[in-house]
Amino acid sequence: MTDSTGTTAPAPTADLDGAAAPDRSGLYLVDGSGFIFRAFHALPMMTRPDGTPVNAVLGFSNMLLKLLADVKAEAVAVVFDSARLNFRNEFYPDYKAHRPETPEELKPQFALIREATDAFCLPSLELDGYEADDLIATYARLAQEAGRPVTIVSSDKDLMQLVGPGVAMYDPMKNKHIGPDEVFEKFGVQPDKVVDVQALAGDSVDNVPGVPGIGVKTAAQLITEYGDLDTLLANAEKIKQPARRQKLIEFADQARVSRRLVQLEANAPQPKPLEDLRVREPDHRRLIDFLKAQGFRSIVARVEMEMKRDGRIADAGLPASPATPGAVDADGVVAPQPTATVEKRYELVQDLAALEVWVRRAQASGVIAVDTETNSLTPATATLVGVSLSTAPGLACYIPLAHGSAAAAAGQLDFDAPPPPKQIPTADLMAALKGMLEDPAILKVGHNFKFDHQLFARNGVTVSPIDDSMLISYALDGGAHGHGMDELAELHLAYTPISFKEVCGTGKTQITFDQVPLDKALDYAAEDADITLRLWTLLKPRLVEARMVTVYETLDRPLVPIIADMERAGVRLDQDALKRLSQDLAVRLVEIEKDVHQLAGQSFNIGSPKQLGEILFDVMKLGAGKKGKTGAYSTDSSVLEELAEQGHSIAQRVLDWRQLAKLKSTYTDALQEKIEALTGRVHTAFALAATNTGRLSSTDPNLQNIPIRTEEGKKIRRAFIAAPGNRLISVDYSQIELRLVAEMANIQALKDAFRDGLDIHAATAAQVFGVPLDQMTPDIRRKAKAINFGIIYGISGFGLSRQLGITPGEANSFIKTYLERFHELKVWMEATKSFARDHGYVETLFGRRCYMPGIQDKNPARRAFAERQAINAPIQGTAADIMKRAMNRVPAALAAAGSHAQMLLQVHDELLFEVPEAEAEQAAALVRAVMEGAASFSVPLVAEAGIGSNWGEAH
DNA sequence: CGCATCACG
DNA sequence: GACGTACGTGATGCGA
Repeated sequence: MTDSTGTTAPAPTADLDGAAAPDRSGLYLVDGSGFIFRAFHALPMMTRPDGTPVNAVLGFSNMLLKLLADVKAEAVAVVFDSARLNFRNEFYPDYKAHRPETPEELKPQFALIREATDAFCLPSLELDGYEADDLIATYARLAQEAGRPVTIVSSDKDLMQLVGPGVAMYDPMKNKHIGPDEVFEKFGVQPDKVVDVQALAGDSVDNVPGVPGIGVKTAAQLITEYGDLDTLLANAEKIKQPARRQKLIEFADQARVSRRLVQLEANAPQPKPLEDLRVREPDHRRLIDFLKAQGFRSIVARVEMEMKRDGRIADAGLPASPATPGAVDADGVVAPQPTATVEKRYELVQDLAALEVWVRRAQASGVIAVDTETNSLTPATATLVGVSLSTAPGLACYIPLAHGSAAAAAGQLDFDAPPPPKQIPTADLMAALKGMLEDPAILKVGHNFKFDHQLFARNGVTVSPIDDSMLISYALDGGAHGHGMDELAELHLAYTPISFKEVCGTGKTQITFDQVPLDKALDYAAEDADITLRLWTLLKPRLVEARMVTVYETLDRPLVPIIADMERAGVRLDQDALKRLSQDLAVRLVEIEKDVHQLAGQSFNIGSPKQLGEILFDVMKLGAGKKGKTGAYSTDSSVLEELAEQGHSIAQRVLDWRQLAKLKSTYTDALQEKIEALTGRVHTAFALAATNTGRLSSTDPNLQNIPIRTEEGKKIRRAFIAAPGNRLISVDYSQIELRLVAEMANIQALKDAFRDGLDIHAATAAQVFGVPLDQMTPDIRRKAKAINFGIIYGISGFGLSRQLGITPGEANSFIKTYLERFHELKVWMEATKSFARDHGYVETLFGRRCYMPGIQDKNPARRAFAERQAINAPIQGTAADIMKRAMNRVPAALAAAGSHAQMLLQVHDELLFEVPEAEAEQAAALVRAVMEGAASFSVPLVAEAGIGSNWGEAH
């Protein structure tokens, strides 16, 4: 490895990349003092449970661990300064005089760092009256003379003068080798002239005076020209520039003193012979004990993992090392980066003084991850239990607000319970954070921020501006995978976060977050904020690369506060009406059940498809019965309807029972349970990143599937009512998806029909079946309507035949005629499928991508399915985009008009509002206008509004 | 916890 | 000509 001729620069003295065989002959000289200060200033203050500050100890330990993992050396020495004063002060008392006093928090860490060095079984060097740099110079010379390569581990530029044949430097902070080229880059001269340059340029940090007016650039130029400092000073009169000449003459002595200051002493006494620096086998037990005593949990984990890898602990189940970190593979998926390599620094914040640090960090960096913990999943009514923040990877805090107060909150006195921990009152926290959370210059990042936004809004804080890592992922990878934090952490960070179950348990023994002990709550909650920030850091830049910035910025992100307001508002239900409906349904279900059992000749559970199938097809022998893949008879409504048509009265009775049972269990019973005591209303959760097409979905309860198609169902819809003095307004897009088919496929005849405001299904029927509009029959129109829907779904002859109850042959001929009349459609469908095959995704008109993993599947059935998805997704997705555009504009438009209307629900093509009675007409007109203007196409968008005291009436 | 069923768009 | 079908959701009850 070394260059025996000494005429060219040496190769790095050890193999730091693991590419070649490790060089065991080398000496590593670690600049311990340099690292203490760097670690101390780079890491936030942290303390052991006993209050001892340990941030520098942690940074130092991490550095040693990394070094030992990276290099295999025969000899290592960690070199320290011994005292503040050294021989340089004897001839220049002001040397390093401007250094500030050692911070109080650092003082106790010096001893711990020496302990750490011992725990790592590494030899250390220090000598009174000499700086670490002098010892490094001395031992580097010794090793060099012994023909052994030296690597100086430091980022201190003052050591660069030592670089030369057999001596290299390595900066572990930047993971950078420093050879003659790097030195030249820094000082403009070869390493052996570095002291001359420094002598001229001086160093304000070390209070080395140099020559005033001369910096590194000029110094390098002069030294290059004259060869060295002495020659330069001897020839100072010859310098052309008068000012420079005069300074050099005047400050010649000062330059010579400066050189003595920066020149390292390579002949210092040796506290230990070179042989004593040999690396010893580390004592892992001792090391782990030391690290545990400092509370460095994640380093302990790393050391234990290293031990396993080295075979010191038997364990076959080690994780495989991930692919190149951060590399982007062909699918644009970023290879996981192991999170274990980042030290976690999680802090519990229990007073406002500790909080201030975090606000300052947010102000400094301009971005902070925010997460809230609550005692329930309904943010409209949940109690805020704590807030976590993260300002840098691995750096997070948790601020408990309502822990250990469950009994107190319930008004119970429990003298056995421990007293609640010290916590900031929620109102005080909000007051302290409000400025930061509303600061337009500080970006607040959350994962599913809609939830947190609601909690802050309920506490009088409107968080803005925001980013949402979940929505960024959704814009980037919608359809490719889910976007929950745990899933994304696994995928992008190769990390499994602490699960909620682990912290709160599950089922009957589940506890709420306010009952979680603070240490566990800290681990869990701080980690959530930490991971959120890491995901954001990783995903946000990808928006630009994927050209998905506009989708995210104009469609999804602005929706967060708007949906949060809708959820928070909730919707009023007529609980008495629901109760009466439930009772009515219960009575009728019993009657029907009696009938069915009588017709079957025995008692059985009608709600069990298995038992029902056996009764119908085995016991009663009503036809053959179709069995599904599970081997059970199918008893779904299409089967029962067929049986009913054949005159089997039991089938119709079962259909009736099914319908009523569904309405009772899913709606009249369940909705009552969902009325929140605090608000007297029902608060659904709209999922913003759940569907493959860009639609929203609604859960807990789902208010996007409230019955409307049957008379019984409409009764349930009428139980959705306006508050006293208010009205409900329902505004829905008319035929939006079919309009988009006409627009996107550019179907002239269909576009004309829409522009003329025709009954679109009748117009289609006229075109396809050649029936003049004045001779249209309901049946022909019904067939055309079914085909129109079929188009949107990615039509198939089989599907259409089943829908219309005709043969697949007939259905195919309908489709053929349709595609002839609207020939542009066929072209568009083929182009869309081809695009999907080429790209693996399809796009909406607004650029949202919907990934279709199955489009290349070898199985023709699965591929055909993906092709239908590829047809449907741009249509459904564009409609969803348009609705989002409308929703983003409506609240501001209402506010600007002075309206008090509140948006409550979205049902894909419909928006529901609650509005003071007197404003209803005006609001309805305004919403219609905004919806119709949400996009501008050659096909008009049409929205229709209804007003009523309940949802049934308004629709 | 997966399946079948059915409510909506 | 395969292969099993309309697209997108969520909640419920059953039964292993």
